[in-house]
Amino acid sequence: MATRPMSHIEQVCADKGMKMTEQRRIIAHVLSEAHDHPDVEEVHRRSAAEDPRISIATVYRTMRLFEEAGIVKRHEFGDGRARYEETPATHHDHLIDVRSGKVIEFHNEEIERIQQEIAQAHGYKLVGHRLELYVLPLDAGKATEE
Amino acid sequence: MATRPMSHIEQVCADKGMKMTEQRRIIAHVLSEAHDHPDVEEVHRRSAAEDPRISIATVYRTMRLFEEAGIVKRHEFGDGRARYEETPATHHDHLIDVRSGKVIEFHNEEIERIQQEIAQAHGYKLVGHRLELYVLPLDAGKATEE
DNA sequence: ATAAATGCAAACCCTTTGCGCTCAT
DNA sequence: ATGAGCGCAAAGGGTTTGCATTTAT
Repeated sequence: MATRPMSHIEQVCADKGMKMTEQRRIIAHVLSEAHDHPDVEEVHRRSAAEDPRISIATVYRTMRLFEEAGIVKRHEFGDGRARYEETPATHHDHLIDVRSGKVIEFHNEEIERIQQEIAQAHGYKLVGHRLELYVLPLDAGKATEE
Repeated sequence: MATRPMSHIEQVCADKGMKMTEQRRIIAHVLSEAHDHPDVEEVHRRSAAEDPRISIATVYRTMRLFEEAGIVKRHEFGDGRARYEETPATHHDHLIDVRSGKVIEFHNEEIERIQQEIAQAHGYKLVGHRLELYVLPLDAGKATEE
Protein backbone atom coordinates (compact mmCIF):
# COMPACT_ATOMS: atom_id res chain seq x y z
CA MET A 1 0.00 0.00 0.00
CA ALA A 2 2.70 2.47 1.01
CA THR A 3 4.26 3.79 -2.17
CA ARG A 4 7.78 3.88 -0.96
CA PRO A 5 10.57 3.78 -3.55
CA MET A 6 11.38 0.37 -4.96
CA SER A 7 14.14 -1.41 -3.08
CA HIS A 8 17.07 -2.67 -5.05
CA ILE A 9 15.98 -6.27 -4.76
CA GLU A 10 12.42 -5.42 -5.74
CA GLN A 11 13.82 -3.80 -8.83
CA VAL A 12 15.76 -6.93 -9.69
CA CYS A 13 12.69 -9.09 -9.14
CA ALA A 14 10.59 -6.85 -11.33
CA ASP A 15 13.22 -7.00 -14.06
CA LYS A 16 13.09 -10.77 -13.87
CA GLY A 17 9.35 -10.66 -14.33
CA MET A 18 8.53 -12.11 -10.93
CA LYS A 19 5.02 -11.81 -9.63
CA MET A 20 5.40 -9.13 -6.99
CA THR A 21 3.17 -9.72 -4.04
CA GLU A 22 3.14 -7.37 -1.09
CA GLN A 23 4.97 -10.07 0.88
CA ARG A 24 7.78 -10.28 -1.63
CA ARG A 25 8.02 -6.54 -1.83
CA ILE A 26 8.43 -6.33 1.92
CA ILE A 27 10.93 -9.14 2.17
CA ALA A 28 12.88 -7.59 -0.69
CA HIS A 29 12.88 -4.30 1.17
CA VAL A 30 13.96 -5.88 4.44
CA LEU A 31 16.84 -7.65 2.74
CA SER A 32 17.89 -4.59 0.80
CA GLU A 33 18.06 -2.58 4.00
CA ALA A 34 19.83 -5.23 6.04
CA HIS A 35 23.49 -4.66 6.64
CA ASP A 36 23.95 -7.81 8.61
CA HIS A 37 23.32 -11.52 8.00
CA PRO A 38 19.85 -12.22 9.36
CA ASP A 39 18.41 -15.70 9.63
CA VAL A 40 14.92 -16.55 8.40
CA GLU A 41 13.32 -15.89 11.75
CA GLU A 42 14.89 -12.44 11.85
CA VAL A 43 13.83 -11.65 8.29
CA HIS A 44 10.33 -12.71 9.27
CA ARG A 45 10.43 -10.54 12.37
CA ARG A 46 11.47 -7.47 10.41
CA SER A 47 8.99 -8.19 7.65
CA ALA A 48 6.13 -8.73 10.05
CA ALA A 49 6.95 -5.37 11.56
CA GLU A 50 6.14 -3.80 8.21
CA ASP A 51 3.07 -5.93 7.63
CA PRO A 52 1.90 -8.62 10.05
CA ARG A 53 0.06 -10.59 7.38
CA ILE A 54 3.13 -12.52 6.40
CA SER A 55 3.92 -16.05 7.45
CA ILE A 56 7.26 -17.63 8.14
CA ALA A 57 6.48 -20.21 5.45
CA THR A 58 6.41 -17.44 2.89
CA VAL A 59 9.70 -16.11 4.14
CA TYR A 60 11.24 -19.55 3.74
CA ARG A 61 9.79 -19.89 0.25
CA THR A 62 10.93 -16.43 -0.72
CA MET A 63 14.45 -16.88 0.61
CA ARG A 64 14.75 -20.03 -1.42
CA LEU A 65 13.36 -18.27 -4.48
CA PHE A 66 15.73 -15.35 -4.05
CA GLU A 67 18.64 -17.65 -3.46
CA GLU A 68 17.97 -19.68 -6.58
CA ALA A 69 17.62 -16.46 -8.53
CA GLY A 70 21.01 -15.37 -7.26
CA ILE A 71 19.48 -12.42 -5.44
CA VAL A 72 20.65 -13.44 -2.00
CA LYS A 73 23.48 -15.57 -0.74
CA ARG A 74 22.94 -18.21 1.88
CA HIS A 75 25.49 -18.87 4.60
CA GLU A 76 25.78 -21.45 7.30
CA PHE A 77 27.97 -20.09 10.04
CA GLY A 78 27.76 -23.18 12.16
CA ASP A 79 24.84 -22.24 14.40
CA GLY A 80 22.46 -24.59 12.65
CA ARG A 81 20.34 -22.13 10.74
CA ALA A 82 20.87 -20.39 7.44
CA ARG A 83 21.79 -16.74 7.31
CA TYR A 84 21.34 -14.49 4.33
CA GLU A 85 22.71 -11.37 2.75
CA GLU A 86 21.92 -9.65 -0.49
CA THR A 87 24.33 -11.01 -3.08
CA PRO A 88 27.28 -8.68 -2.72
CA ALA A 89 28.62 -6.82 -5.73
CA THR A 90 32.14 -7.61 -4.67
CA HIS A 91 32.91 -11.03 -3.28
CA HIS A 92 33.94 -11.28 0.32
CA ASP A 93 34.44 -13.86 3.04
CA HIS A 94 33.52 -13.78 6.69
CA LEU A 95 35.22 -13.47 10.01
CA ILE A 96 32.98 -14.54 12.88
CA ASP A 97 33.52 -13.50 16.48
CA VAL A 98 32.52 -16.71 18.20
CA ARG A 99 31.92 -14.90 21.45
CA SER A 100 29.56 -12.19 20.25
CA GLY A 101 28.40 -13.70 16.99
CA LYS A 102 29.45 -10.54 15.21
CA VAL A 103 30.25 -11.05 11.53
CA ILE A 104 32.89 -9.01 9.73
CA GLU A 105 33.38 -9.12 6.00
CA PHE A 106 36.78 -9.21 4.40
CA HIS A 107 38.36 -9.87 1.08
CA ASN A 108 41.84 -11.07 0.27
CA GLU A 109 42.99 -11.25 -3.29
CA GLU A 110 45.93 -13.45 -2.50
CA ILE A 111 43.79 -16.12 -0.93
CA GLU A 112 41.42 -15.98 -3.87
CA ARG A 113 44.29 -16.53 -6.25
CA ILE A 114 45.76 -19.42 -4.30
CA GLN A 115 42.39 -21.12 -4.18
CA GLN A 116 42.20 -21.05 -7.95
CA GLU A 117 45.67 -22.48 -8.16
CA ILE A 118 44.87 -25.30 -5.77
CA ALA A 119 41.74 -26.29 -7.66
CA GLN A 120 43.62 -26.28 -10.95
CA ALA A 121 46.52 -28.21 -9.53
CA HIS A 122 44.06 -30.97 -8.68
CA GLY A 123 42.50 -30.92 -12.12
CA TYR A 124 39.40 -28.98 -11.16
CA LYS A 125 37.72 -25.72 -11.88
CA LEU A 126 36.74 -23.66 -8.84
CA VAL A 127 33.01 -22.99 -8.89
CA GLY A 128 32.57 -21.78 -5.34
CA HIS A 129 34.18 -21.66 -1.98
CA ARG A 130 33.52 -21.05 1.63
CA LEU A 131 36.02 -19.37 3.88
CA GLU A 132 35.15 -18.47 7.41
CA LEU A 133 37.50 -17.38 10.13
CA TYR A 134 36.32 -18.05 13.65
CA VAL A 135 37.95 -15.66 16.05
CA LEU A 136 38.08 -14.27 19.55
CA PRO A 137 38.97 -10.72 20.57
CA LEU A 138 42.72 -10.38 21.12
CA ASP A 139 42.11 -8.87 24.53
CA ALA A 140 40.00 -11.74 25.82
CA GLY A 141 42.28 -14.70 25.71
CA LYS A 142 41.09 -17.32 28.11
CA ALA A 143 37.57 -17.00 29.44
CA THR A 144 35.84 -19.00 26.71
CA GLU A 145 35.75 -22.60 25.57
CA GLU A 146 36.76 -24.21 22.25
CA MET B 1 33.96 -60.52 21.39
CA ALA B 2 36.44 -60.65 18.55
CA THR B 3 39.85 -59.90 19.98
CA ARG B 4 41.08 -57.80 17.10
CA PRO B 5 43.89 -55.32 17.76
CA MET B 6 42.89 -52.05 19.36
CA SER B 7 42.09 -49.35 16.85
CA HIS B 8 43.89 -46.06 17.18
CA ILE B 9 40.82 -44.29 18.49
CA GLU B 10 40.07 -47.06 20.95
CA GLN B 11 43.59 -46.63 22.27
CA VAL B 12 43.03 -42.90 22.73
CA CYS B 13 39.73 -43.54 24.50
CA ALA B 14 41.32 -46.08 26.80
CA ASP B 15 44.09 -43.63 27.62
CA LYS B 16 41.48 -41.06 28.54
CA GLY B 17 39.88 -43.54 30.90
CA MET B 18 36.63 -43.79 28.98
CA LYS B 19 34.30 -46.64 29.73
CA MET B 20 34.75 -48.86 26.71
CA THR B 21 31.57 -50.56 25.69
CA GLU B 22 31.42 -52.88 22.73
CA GLN B 23 29.54 -50.14 20.86
CA ARG B 24 32.24 -47.57 21.44
CA ARG B 25 34.90 -50.05 20.49
CA ILE B 26 33.16 -50.72 17.20
CA ILE B 27 32.48 -47.09 16.39
CA ALA B 28 36.08 -46.30 17.23
CA HIS B 29 37.19 -49.04 14.90
CA VAL B 30 34.91 -47.88 12.09
CA LEU B 31 36.18 -44.33 12.38
CA SER B 32 39.79 -45.41 12.58
CA GLU B 33 39.40 -47.42 9.39
CA ALA B 34 37.46 -44.76 7.49
CA HIS B 35 39.41 -42.87 4.89
CA ASP B 36 36.47 -40.74 3.87
CA HIS B 37 34.11 -38.37 5.69
CA PRO B 38 31.10 -40.50 6.65
CA ASP B 39 27.94 -39.01 8.10
CA VAL B 40 26.27 -40.46 11.18
CA GLU B 41 24.02 -42.72 9.18
CA GLU B 42 26.99 -44.17 7.36
CA VAL B 43 28.93 -44.68 10.58
CA HIS B 44 25.90 -46.45 11.95
CA ARG B 45 25.63 -48.60 8.82
CA ARG B 46 29.26 -49.69 9.05
CA SER B 47 29.04 -50.23 12.78
CA ALA B 48 25.86 -52.25 12.53
CA ALA B 49 27.62 -54.45 9.98
CA GLU B 50 30.08 -55.39 12.70
CA ASP B 51 27.44 -55.78 15.36
CA PRO B 52 23.74 -55.16 14.75
CA ARG B 53 22.99 -54.41 18.40
CA ILE B 54 23.89 -50.79 18.06
CA SER B 55 21.43 -47.95 17.73
CA ILE B 56 21.75 -44.73 15.80
CA ALA B 57 21.18 -42.84 19.05
CA THR B 58 24.35 -44.34 20.40
CA VAL B 59 26.23 -43.35 17.29
CA TYR B 60 25.03 -39.77 17.71
CA ARG B 61 25.99 -39.77 21.35
CA THR B 62 29.36 -41.27 20.61
CA MET B 63 30.15 -38.89 17.78
CA ARG B 64 29.39 -36.00 20.06
CA LEU B 65 31.51 -37.53 22.80
CA PHE B 66 34.39 -38.12 20.42
CA GLU B 67 34.08 -34.67 18.99
CA GLU B 68 34.13 -33.01 22.38
CA ALA B 69 37.14 -35.10 23.30
CA GLY B 70 38.88 -33.89 20.18
CA ILE B 71 39.00 -37.40 18.77
CA VAL B 72 37.04 -36.65 15.64
CA LYS B 73 36.42 -33.50 13.67
CA ARG B 74 32.98 -32.54 12.52
CA HIS B 75 32.36 -30.98 9.13
CA GLU B 76 29.32 -29.52 7.44
CA PHE B 77 29.81 -29.66 3.73
CA GLY B 78 26.52 -28.04 2.92
CA ASP B 79 24.38 -31.13 2.49
CA GLY B 80 22.59 -30.67 5.77
CA ARG B 81 24.16 -33.39 7.83
CA ALA B 82 27.39 -33.57 9.76
CA ARG B 83 30.31 -35.53 8.41
CA TYR B 84 33.20 -36.80 10.46
CA GLU B 85 36.80 -37.77 10.19
CA GLU B 86 39.34 -38.83 12.77
CA THR B 87 41.10 -35.69 13.91
CA PRO B 88 43.96 -35.43 11.44
CA ALA B 89 47.51 -35.20 12.72
CA THR B 90 48.23 -32.46 10.23
CA HIS B 91 45.63 -29.82 9.56
CA HIS B 92 44.03 -29.75 6.15
CA ASP B 93 41.14 -28.21 4.30
CA HIS B 94 38.76 -29.74 1.79
CA LEU B 95 38.11 -29.57 -1.88
CA ILE B 96 34.71 -30.96 -2.79
CA ASP B 97 33.76 -32.14 -6.25
CA VAL B 98 30.19 -30.92 -6.38
CA ARG B 99 29.35 -33.36 -9.14
CA SER B 100 30.53 -36.57 -7.53
CA GLY B 101 30.65 -35.51 -3.91
CA LYS B 102 34.25 -36.67 -3.74
CA VAL B 103 36.29 -34.95 -1.05
CA ILE B 104 39.98 -34.23 -1.48
CA GLU B 105 42.15 -32.95 1.31
CA PHE B 106 44.72 -30.26 0.84
CA HIS B 107 46.89 -27.98 2.88
CA ASN B 108 48.34 -24.62 1.98
CA GLU B 109 50.72 -22.91 4.33
CA GLU B 110 50.38 -19.56 2.64
CA ILE B 111 46.63 -19.45 3.12
CA GLU B 112 47.04 -20.46 6.74
CA ARG B 113 49.44 -17.61 7.29
CA ILE B 114 47.27 -15.03 5.58
CA GLN B 115 44.30 -16.09 7.66
CA GLN B 116 46.23 -15.41 10.83
CA GLU B 117 47.21 -12.02 9.49
CA ILE B 118 43.66 -11.12 8.60
CA ALA B 119 42.38 -12.04 12.03
CA GLN B 120 45.10 -10.04 13.72
CA ALA B 121 44.58 -7.06 11.45
CA HIS B 122 41.01 -6.94 12.70
CA GLY B 123 42.05 -7.22 16.32
CA TYR B 124 41.21 -10.87 16.75
CA LYS B 125 42.87 -14.15 17.47
CA LEU B 126 42.10 -16.97 15.05
CA VAL B 127 40.60 -19.91 16.92
CA GLY B 128 39.30 -21.89 13.99
CA HIS B 129 38.46 -21.67 10.36
CA ARG B 130 36.60 -23.38 7.60
CA LEU B 131 37.84 -23.43 4.07
CA GLU B 132 36.11 -25.47 1.45
CA LEU B 133 36.63 -25.31 -2.27
CA TYR B 134 33.71 -26.42 -4.38
CA VAL B 135 34.89 -27.57 -7.76
CA LEU B 136 34.02 -29.28 -11.01
CA PRO B 137 36.31 -31.45 -13.13
CA LEU B 138 38.21 -29.31 -15.63
CA ASP B 139 37.11 -31.59 -18.45
CA ALA B 140 33.40 -31.27 -17.74
CA GLY B 141 32.68 -27.60 -18.15
CA LYS B 142 29.02 -27.14 -18.90
CA ALA B 143 26.72 -30.05 -18.19
CA THR B 144 25.96 -29.15 -14.57
CA GLU B 145 24.22 -26.36 -12.75
CA GLU B 146 25.55 -23.72 -10.34
C1' DA C 1 -10.01 -15.73 -15.45
C1' DT C 2 -6.26 -18.21 -14.06
C1' DA C 3 -1.99 -19.71 -12.65
C1' DA C 4 0.93 -18.50 -9.09
C1' DA C 5 1.59 -17.21 -4.20
C1' DT C 6 0.05 -17.40 0.59
C1' DG C 7 -1.27 -19.17 5.34
C1' DC C 8 -1.87 -22.85 8.13
C1' DA C 9 -0.68 -26.92 10.02
C1' DA C 10 1.21 -31.24 9.21
C1' DA C 11 5.29 -33.49 7.71
C1' DC C 12 10.39 -33.96 7.16
C1' DC C 13 15.14 -34.50 8.23
C1' DC C 14 18.73 -34.58 11.26
C1' DT C 15 19.72 -34.63 15.93
C1' DT C 16 18.84 -34.79 20.89
C1' DT C 17 16.75 -36.65 25.02
C1' DG C 18 13.85 -39.01 28.91
C1' DC C 19 13.40 -43.30 30.76
C1' DG C 20 13.82 -48.01 32.17
C1' DC C 21 17.16 -51.65 31.30
C1' DT C 22 22.11 -53.34 30.65
C1' DC C 23 26.80 -53.53 31.22
C1' DA C 24 31.81 -52.18 32.28
C1' DT C 25 34.29 -51.41 36.06
C1' DA D 1 26.92 -53.08 43.10
C1' DT D 2 26.35 -49.09 40.76
C1' DG D 3 26.71 -45.36 37.93
C1' DA D 4 27.63 -44.75 33.11
C1' DG D 5 25.91 -46.20 28.71
C1' DC D 6 22.36 -48.30 25.80
C1' DG D 7 17.93 -48.85 22.97
C1' DC D 8 13.71 -47.17 22.10
C1' DA D 9 10.62 -43.99 20.91
C1' DA D 10 9.20 -39.40 21.61
C1' DA D 11 10.51 -34.61 21.21
C1' DG D 12 13.16 -30.61 19.19
C1' DG D 13 14.71 -27.20 15.91
C1' DG D 14 14.99 -25.66 11.39
C1' DT D 15 12.88 -26.21 6.99
C1' DT D 16 9.60 -27.93 3.58
C1' DT D 17 5.05 -28.99 1.77
C1' DG D 18 -0.17 -30.26 0.74
C1' DC D 19 -4.20 -28.01 0.36
C1' DA D 20 -7.75 -24.61 0.31
C1' DT D 21 -7.84 -19.66 -0.25
C1' DT D 22 -6.14 -15.23 -1.94
C1' DT D 23 -3.91 -12.37 -5.29
C1' DA D 24 -1.19 -10.34 -9.26
C1' DT D 25 -1.48 -10.21 -13.82
